[in-house]
Amino acid sequence: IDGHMESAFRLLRLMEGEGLAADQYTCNSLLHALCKDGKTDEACSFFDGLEDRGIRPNSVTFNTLIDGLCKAGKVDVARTFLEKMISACCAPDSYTYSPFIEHLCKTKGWQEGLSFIDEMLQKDVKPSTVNYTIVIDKLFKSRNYGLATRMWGQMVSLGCSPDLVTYTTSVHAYCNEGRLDGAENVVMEMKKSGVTIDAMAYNTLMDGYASVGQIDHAVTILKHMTSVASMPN
RNA sequence: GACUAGGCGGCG
Repeated sequence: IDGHMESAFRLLRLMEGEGLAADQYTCNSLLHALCKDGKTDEACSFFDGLEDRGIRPNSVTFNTLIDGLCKAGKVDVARTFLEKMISACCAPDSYTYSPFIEHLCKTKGWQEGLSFIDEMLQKDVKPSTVNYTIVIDKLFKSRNYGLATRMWGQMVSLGCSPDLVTYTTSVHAYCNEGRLDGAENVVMEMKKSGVTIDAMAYNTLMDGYASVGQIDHAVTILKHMTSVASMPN
C-alpha cells in the first residue's frame, strides 16, 4: 500500500462494487496505511465505517488505530478507543499498551511510562519484552541505570527474555558512557543467548568506538559486518 | 493467513 493509498482505496471501492467484501485483514492494512501517513481523522472515519461494511474490529484494528493516534499526539483520543476496545470485548494486549508507554515516556517522562506497565499488571495483561524494552530504553537514555537494571530484572522474572532490540539499547547505553568494555560484554551475551546481531546493532557499536576515537576498532567491525553480510547503513 | 507496538546512524 505504501505510496499507493489512492489506488488501494480505489481497488476497495471496485471490489465492493463487484460485491466482494473486504475482510478484517484488508481493512486493518488500509487502516494502518492511513495511520502511517498521520491521517488520523480519516482513519477514525474509516474505523467508524467498518460496521457498515459488516466488519467487526478486532484487537489488531484497535491496536493499529491507537498507535496512529498516539503517534499523532492524540493520546486522549487513543484512550477513548482503549475504552471502546474493552466495551467491544476486545481484550487489550501488550501491543495495545506500547504506543501509550512510548508516547508518555517521550512527552511526560519515564514515570508515566512505568505507570502504564503497572496498569497492565493490575489488569492482568502480561507485559511483553517490547513493553519493557521501551521503558528500559528511555531509562537508559535519561541515564537512570539503576532503575533500568531493576526493570530488566522484572522483565526477566516475568518470563520475558531480552531480545535483539533490548540488547541493542543496552549496547547503546554503554557506548554513550564511553564504556566500550561493557558494550562488548553485552555483545558477547547476545551471541551466547543465540541472538543474531543485525546491522543496527553493529552500527551502534561501531559508532561507539568512533565516538571514543577508536577508528581502527570501528573499521574492524565494519569489515566484520561485510564479511557476515550484515549490510551497514 | 505476509494485518498491529520498541533499538543505531545518515538525509529531509
